[in-house]
Amino acid sequence: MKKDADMTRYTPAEIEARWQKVWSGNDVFKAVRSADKPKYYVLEMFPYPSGRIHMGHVRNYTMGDVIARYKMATGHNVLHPMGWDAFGMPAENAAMAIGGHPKDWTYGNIADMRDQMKPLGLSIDWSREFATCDPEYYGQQQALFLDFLQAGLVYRKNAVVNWDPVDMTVLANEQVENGRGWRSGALVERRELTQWFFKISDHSEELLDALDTLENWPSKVRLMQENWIGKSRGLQFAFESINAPDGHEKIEVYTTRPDTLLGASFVGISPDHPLAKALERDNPDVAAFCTECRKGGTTEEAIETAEKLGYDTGIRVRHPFDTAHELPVYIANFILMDYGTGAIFGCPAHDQRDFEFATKYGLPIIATYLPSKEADETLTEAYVPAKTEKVFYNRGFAGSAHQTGLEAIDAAIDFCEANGIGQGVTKYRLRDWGLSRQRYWGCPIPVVHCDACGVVPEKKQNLPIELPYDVSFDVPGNPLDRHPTWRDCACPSCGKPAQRETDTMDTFVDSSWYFARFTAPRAATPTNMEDAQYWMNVDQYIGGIEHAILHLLYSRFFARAMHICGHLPASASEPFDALFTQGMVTHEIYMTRDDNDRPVYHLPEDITWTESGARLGADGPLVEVVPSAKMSKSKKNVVDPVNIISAFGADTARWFVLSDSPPERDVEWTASGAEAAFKHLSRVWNMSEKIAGMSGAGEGDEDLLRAMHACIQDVTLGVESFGFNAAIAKLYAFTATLQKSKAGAAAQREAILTLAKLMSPMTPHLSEDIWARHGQEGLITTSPWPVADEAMLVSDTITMPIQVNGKRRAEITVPADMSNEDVEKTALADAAVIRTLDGATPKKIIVVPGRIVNVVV
RNA sequence: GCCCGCGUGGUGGAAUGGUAGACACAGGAGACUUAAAAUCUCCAGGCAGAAAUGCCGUGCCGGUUCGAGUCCGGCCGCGGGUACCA
Repeated sequence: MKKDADMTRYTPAEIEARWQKVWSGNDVFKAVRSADKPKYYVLEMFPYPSGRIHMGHVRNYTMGDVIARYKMATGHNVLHPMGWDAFGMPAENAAMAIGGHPKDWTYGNIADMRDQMKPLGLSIDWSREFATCDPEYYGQQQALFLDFLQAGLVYRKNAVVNWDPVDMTVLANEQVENGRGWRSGALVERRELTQWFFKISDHSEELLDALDTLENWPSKVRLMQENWIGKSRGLQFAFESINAPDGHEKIEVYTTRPDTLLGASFVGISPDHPLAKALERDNPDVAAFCTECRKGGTTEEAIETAEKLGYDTGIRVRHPFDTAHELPVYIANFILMDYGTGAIFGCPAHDQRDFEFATKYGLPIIATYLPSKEADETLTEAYVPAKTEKVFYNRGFAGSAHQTGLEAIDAAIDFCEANGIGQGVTKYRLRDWGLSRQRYWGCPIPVVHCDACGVVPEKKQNLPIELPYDVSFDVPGNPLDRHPTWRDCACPSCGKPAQRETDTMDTFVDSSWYFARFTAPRAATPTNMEDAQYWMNVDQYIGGIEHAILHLLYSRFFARAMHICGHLPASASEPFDALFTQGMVTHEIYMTRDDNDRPVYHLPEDITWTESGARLGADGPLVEVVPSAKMSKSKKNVVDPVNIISAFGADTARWFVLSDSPPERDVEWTASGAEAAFKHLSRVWNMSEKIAGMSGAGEGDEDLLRAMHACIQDVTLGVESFGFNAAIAKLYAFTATLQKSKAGAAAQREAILTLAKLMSPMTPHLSEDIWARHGQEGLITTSPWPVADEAMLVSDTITMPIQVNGKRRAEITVPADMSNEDVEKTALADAAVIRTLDGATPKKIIVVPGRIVNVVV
């Protein structure tokens, strides 16, 4: 005979497939404009189609799904779309490494990832799906580019790139390892190319000021953006040179510390400064030095951490305060041409970098301020106090002798302006956004180069300018450059033979407006104003903290630029009302080395832990274990969630990924615990079956319902504050309470249905099934969220800990409305308190109503 | 280098300035079972103690406070970003 338990087991595979079919059959998640309900737009940062989803994706999309489903239950018209950030380098790398075509590779990956994602049961409106490599999308992006060009938001200028002199190609920063090209191994050089730029710097002030309005963004992200934009007030002035070549009689410098002018001991110019370039032409020594400076990659990190190199040009300049005081002019490798004027004065006493430079080249170190009047002027390192700290100016020239750096800077600017030595100016660290990429797999920049007309925008009716399919990756470089026919075209202006721009756009462009496109993904223009008006802004944006600066800043700029060109309403200038930055899912990295000592990475599933360490396979070679880092395909430290889903179901994966760690924190992936989550969901399902068969009255109905209302309250607050792990802990606790309860059938039934509803954002399939098996009407997905009854949340008595001198010594239970005086008396009458006091008289008694009592002796 | 975070038991973590360790994993003991699995019950920060209880304890050092994991200052370690990885 078959046992009942066998017939009514929790079978997620069957349950999940069934309910997903019901949802999609009823178009439950299709977003349609409606005036009946408030709209709510939930968006998770869309994925790069690497081919496999990993636990970071599951975490990201599950969080968004919880919000989307919760908002649906609280009466909102929800838009929850999904797409693919599909252009980028890995597709070309794959084509080079394993053959094939970036397009086929990418669309194949998208199909695979969609297949892996759909079983998660996400509440996504798949009818809005698109990939940024769809010509329909990037054609609209080209239209935006043309509008931006017309509006003066785009221009061309020279900029430096990483140049591999062996492969003769431009390298991405990621392709430079220890200053060498990743394929050729050649020392990388910095080389100038003419490139397209967005004028984001024109919007520096606005992008900075508007940060204050982003109340629902994490303050750390706002702070990072503020520092990135880097507004500073300083002094710009010129040193007069004594013996510089013609045309370089004055050297303009910018400083944020004009108060240290009397501590100047040298002038430094960038190797890319016009003066350096002029000297380079005539002097082979200078040329050799500048060539040396241009070695290495373009990253700020590489430049800042490189050994400080200087070259004394022999040129001398006069100090603006004292024409007899001459300073040497050095070319220095750590000075950026992009910031300020590309020239500085060095004050070694108050800048560690200048200090090291001065020590190396035997330049004077002159303190201009000290901690106090008595302090020693001889410094062993740069003295760099906070600008808000009061110091003693031993070489001050403006303001009082005792003042803060900020006061001194203002006084120095005033003094200099009054004496005709330069002007106070505001500058920003933020540079214009270079969007040109010398690569195939990106959105073509829709312009044509004509010998007669110069740079000519493509006509909008010719869009999209589609990428040619017939390209090869057998030689390094951009295949568009050597394509036989694609490059040749007719000038849109004069019709004569001309050439297409072969640079494509930075993939950050693709991701800077996709959120707007989701509001009308099939529109024949970049957006549709009515849809944009209705759905924008994104009410809740969710994604990784690694995008805190670039992606979010570029998107904020794009929303403004799109408004200027009439593609978004002014109200969407800040496109993301609320931002949540989740932590990353990390994992150890397993590495061996090839014959050339280059790293080779291995998947966690290929590693076996033995007594002697981690090995590749059961008895393969030992592998190096590199500490945890963000899961990334290139490092192969990715864990495949598909195994967990097929073993335990999507609800288990969703429940587990939310339950174990706070969403904003990084989490080191471990597979243990997924099974426990499955057991818990089975327990809930079994309990539901048991309750479905119950009848009659019982004991403790009120206690059960009080616990239920407390749970409603806690889970609601938890979901609204992204405290998913804490909300789940409350659900565990309430499940235990319900399991032990002896309450009657009606109360238990109310409790299990409420539990199912509270769990439904996390475990939608299980909840749907419980709902149906209890004969409820309709879908739990579209049913309303429960509301906690205030009257059921208050209790008659409270338990208060009693501290003596801040240490917990006792606990008393008192009526909730007891006066402070009576609480004090009760506390002092407690046996443990009397024992601890040991006859001492309390000096002070602090009663925090409802919380704690502290007796101070 | 610079900017921004984070650091709590064996593990993941909880804690509006108010009982540190909720909830869970791994572990231990027990019940049920011929046995195992499954399920259920209980224990569990460290040290001392039979226990009651006491002392110590949130990376380290110092400060503010009646009271600090939480706020402030200084270190150490780890992570993210650093403008061409996405």
